[in-house]
Amino acid sequence: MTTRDSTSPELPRSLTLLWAGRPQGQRGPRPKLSVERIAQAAVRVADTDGLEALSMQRIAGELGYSTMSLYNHIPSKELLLEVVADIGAGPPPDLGDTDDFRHAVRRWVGALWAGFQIRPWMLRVPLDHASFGPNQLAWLDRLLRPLLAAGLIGGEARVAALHVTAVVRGTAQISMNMASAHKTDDGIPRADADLALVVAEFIDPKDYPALTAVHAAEIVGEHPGHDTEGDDLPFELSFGVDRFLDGVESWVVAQTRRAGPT
Amino acid sequence: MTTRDSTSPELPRSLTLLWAGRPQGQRGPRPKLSVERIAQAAVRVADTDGLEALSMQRIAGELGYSTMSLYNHIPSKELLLEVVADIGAGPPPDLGDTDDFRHAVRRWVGALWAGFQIRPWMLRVPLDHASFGPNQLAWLDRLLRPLLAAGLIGGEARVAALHVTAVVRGTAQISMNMASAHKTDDGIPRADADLALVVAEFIDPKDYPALTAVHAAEIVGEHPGHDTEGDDLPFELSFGVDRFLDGVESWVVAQTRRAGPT
DNA sequence: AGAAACTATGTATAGCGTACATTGACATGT
DNA sequence: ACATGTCAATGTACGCTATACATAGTTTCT
Repeated sequence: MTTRDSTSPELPRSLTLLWAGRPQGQRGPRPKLSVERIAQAAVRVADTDGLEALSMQRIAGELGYSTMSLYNHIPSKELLLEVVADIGAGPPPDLGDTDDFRHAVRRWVGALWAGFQIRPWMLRVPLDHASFGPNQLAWLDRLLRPLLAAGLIGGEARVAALHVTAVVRGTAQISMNMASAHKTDDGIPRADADLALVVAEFIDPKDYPALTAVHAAEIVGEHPGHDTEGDDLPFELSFGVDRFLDGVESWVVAQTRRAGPT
Repeated sequence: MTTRDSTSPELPRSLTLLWAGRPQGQRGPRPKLSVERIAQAAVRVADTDGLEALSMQRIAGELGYSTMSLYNHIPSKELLLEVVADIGAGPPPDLGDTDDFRHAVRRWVGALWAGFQIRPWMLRVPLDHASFGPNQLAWLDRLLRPLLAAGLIGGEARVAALHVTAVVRGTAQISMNMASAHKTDDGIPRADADLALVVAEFIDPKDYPALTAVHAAEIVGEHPGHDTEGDDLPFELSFGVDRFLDGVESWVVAQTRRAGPT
């Protein structure tokens, strides 16, 4: 069964690519190429030259094969990208078994954040059809553990995990593209230079009162070093995550109190 | 000054497109096309056929012009997309002047969420170089207002707003692509069908204990109707946002107590 | 009137994903 | 050992993309 003609029995869509190993053992010559090798090459390309440089021809060239050979192992680039996203995610961090769920979640957040720092292109891989590869699910599992340990029940843990994941993804997407801090180190240490420029140049305080207020306050100084916990999260992430964890903590307390102590 | 040759004085990059009106008043014939008209046509195309159908030729065709005419008004598709993102965002909702900052934030979240529901392609517009158009900043301003009113000081309000925005974006990106709920209404009302299928089919409970636990708990039933507040946010969003707002509230209390009451 | 300036167009190029037909090497059943 | 036929790999071709460049046409200033 080649990948080419497998329109599949409708259900597993792409997932076979991620989970099921190749059916194997048929008659023809053994394939020297594999989905994994292709995806790894793709990751290598994206790492060095970005996602926009990730073309089928480039991958094939990297591996020393012709472009169309790739299509013997994957049905389309779109599906390949799902595999690439999983390979690119890599294995989740080991958070240990501490009973400090806050610390565990913060470490998880820090690891994911660092991952996006190293592989910014992961933020641009279009995630369609819910690509859930082994690695992605492993990350999710590792996050669920401390959340369950904290006292959240099934559904709450799920949406809390979704929330945390969304925060990191969203924050990375938004705040990485600001900055352009790599060239402007003149003034304003953490506030992104572009937005500050826009505000200073074009904004009418009448139209954007809160925005101007915030930026005015921030130019004055006021960069308090409240790194609320000992980790390495940037303030952008840290503040929100900590407030959320505060909220989770008091929620759990309120719920267990309502249900009566065990 | 045509847009074609304006490599620009380095600083305003694209922002001129969004903020500065056309220099206007020169010698040639008045342009009948405009950035706005182009962007509006682009939005129309994306609304009907999605972002992948948004090509320059399609836009030009929609407007009855030749493809290359567009390049008299915008320097590249990439820059156009920044304008499109701002036009597509539309004006922010009016949250009124209630002193209930939680309600205001939740309404803002609901509006943005609804926006992403209507225009899913907005989630895929690559946001590079910090595109801050008038609408985007207006949204930000509207969100900052209740946050400031709640008692957050400058920098905190900024990162809190970033957090909330990131949550909505991230949650929408992740949770919209799951589901495929449009076809499977057999069993499992809210848990996405695909992930459940994967878990049931491929997952070894030894490798993903927390995940299996959560999903097992969710199949049993246990869909409590705790819509914590009276809005129309889905549970996925609602829970996380509410915990965050809880955390913000107690943070503000703790801070003002430390500083002494006014 | 003349000229400068600017919009709109037409043509052409390099690159993309991939459908399709073909080739040739290999593992298998006899 | 051999023939069978399956399948990996290739080459060619098509329609699509963004956009560089040269041209034509129109309007307003000097």
